[in-house]
Amino acid sequence: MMVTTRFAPSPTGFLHVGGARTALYCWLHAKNKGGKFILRIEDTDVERSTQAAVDAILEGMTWLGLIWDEGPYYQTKRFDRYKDRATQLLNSGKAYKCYCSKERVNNLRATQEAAGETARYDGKCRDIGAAPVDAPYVVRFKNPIDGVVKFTDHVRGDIEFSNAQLDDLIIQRTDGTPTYNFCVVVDDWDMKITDVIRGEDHINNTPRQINIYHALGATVPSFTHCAMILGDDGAKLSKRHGAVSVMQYRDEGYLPEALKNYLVRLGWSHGDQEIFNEQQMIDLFSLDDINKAPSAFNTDKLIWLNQHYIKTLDPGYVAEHLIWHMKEQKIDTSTGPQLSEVVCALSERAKTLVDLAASSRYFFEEYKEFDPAAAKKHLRPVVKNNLALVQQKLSMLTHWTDIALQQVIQDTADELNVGMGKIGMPLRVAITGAGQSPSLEITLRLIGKERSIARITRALDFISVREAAQ
RNA sequence: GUCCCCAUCGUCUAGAGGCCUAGGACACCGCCCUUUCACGGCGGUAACAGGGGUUCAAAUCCCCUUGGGGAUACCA
Repeated sequence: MMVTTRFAPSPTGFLHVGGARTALYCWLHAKNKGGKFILRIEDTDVERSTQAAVDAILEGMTWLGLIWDEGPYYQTKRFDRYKDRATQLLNSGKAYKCYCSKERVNNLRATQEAAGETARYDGKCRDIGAAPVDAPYVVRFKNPIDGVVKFTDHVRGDIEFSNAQLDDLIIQRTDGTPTYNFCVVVDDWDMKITDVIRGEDHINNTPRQINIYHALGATVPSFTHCAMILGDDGAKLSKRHGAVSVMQYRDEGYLPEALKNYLVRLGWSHGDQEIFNEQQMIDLFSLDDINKAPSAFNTDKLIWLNQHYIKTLDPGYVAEHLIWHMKEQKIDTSTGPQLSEVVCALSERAKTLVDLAASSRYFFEEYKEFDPAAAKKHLRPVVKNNLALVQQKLSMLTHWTDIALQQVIQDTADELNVGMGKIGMPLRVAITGAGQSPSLEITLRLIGKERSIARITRALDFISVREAAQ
């Protein structure tokens, strides 16, 4: 049988890292087994579901490269199907109409909780048989009264629930719409899901669902429950703990490869290996290696991975992602060097694409002013002649290449009989406006001859003004 | 309250009874490299929650305690 997994988010918000990791595991397991990955939108709660959330989820998954083989299916488009199945259970006596009012049920729960008992429906309508014809009702599933439900969780092993702990859950509301636990079973059966991989918060739903599978005569899939992801501080991940939406990571300058690699290692491991490209992830992934304990999200490690990918991925590819940030930072890239060249020059000193874009500014436009500290330290009257000489040599250079440029700088230092510090740093500040940049020859090459010469003139003028002021 | 799950360095983790004086990675701290900033290299600090068992031998198996988390909806 073909392994089939599904990611089934409810569209009530953006795709957060917890959901993204679950989706990633579902996707990896399907790919690893040569199976199929389905996307299903669980929007039966019409009140809370929004189209904006659906779009956000699709956008997040697409950005991460978690492409579904089938779907997205929408539960709201399958209401007839659920109704048929509910009717089937009703007719076979495995479900019943319940006429109890919300008030009665709420009061019942309050009383039970006050008495320290497990809150559960008392089964008043379970066996009343004929009932008022026109009165409003919900459909309840007739859960077995005694015995236990056992299942083997792929990461946790055997788990057992007592049926006495479970009550007759509502599978169809008063307005005729179906509820979550019922839809999941009907869908997973219809869609031939073989492996249910989802969050730990669903462990408690599993025995209820298994009972429904049995009542329906459906095949029960295998279950894998992944632990929660905690925030940086070990507390539950929430909007209070910084970036939780997948798209926010894009906004902050992370590459999808980095987030994916980070997420796959958060709760799963393959020995000591830290770096996984997509193919390795697929080949090596196994449900058996998923951890049981919850794990805390660590941004420092994500940053490390991000830098790793900025450094090692094809510069042209990184540049494609960088363009988006250049636009965000309103840097016009049409008049400067190739973006992939900029990536080559700066990749080792950028942790995020936001950093990279910001620090590439001087390749495309004039710096606003000299960095005060750098100017004070390096643009002093004593270096004026040095700068003037290097400018003169540069202006005579016909081949604007790394080797030639490096030679010019070296020659200038030799000729003046000074150390690199007396010539390199002033030149750096002159052409970039600040004290840090890639190596000089690369920086000069990318800025270009004309711009470089002009900027040295600007620095020379700056020194003159400063000199005059003293 | 009741039910369910979980527990190795600050964090992610390796570890399936002897290979553990507990390994790797991030972060942190040194040193080296270096015309800047980085990259890189080398080294260091740092953990089996506690208590009982089982066993010749336990981070690994069992029980209890403690501490986290989840579920207890006409939400998903």
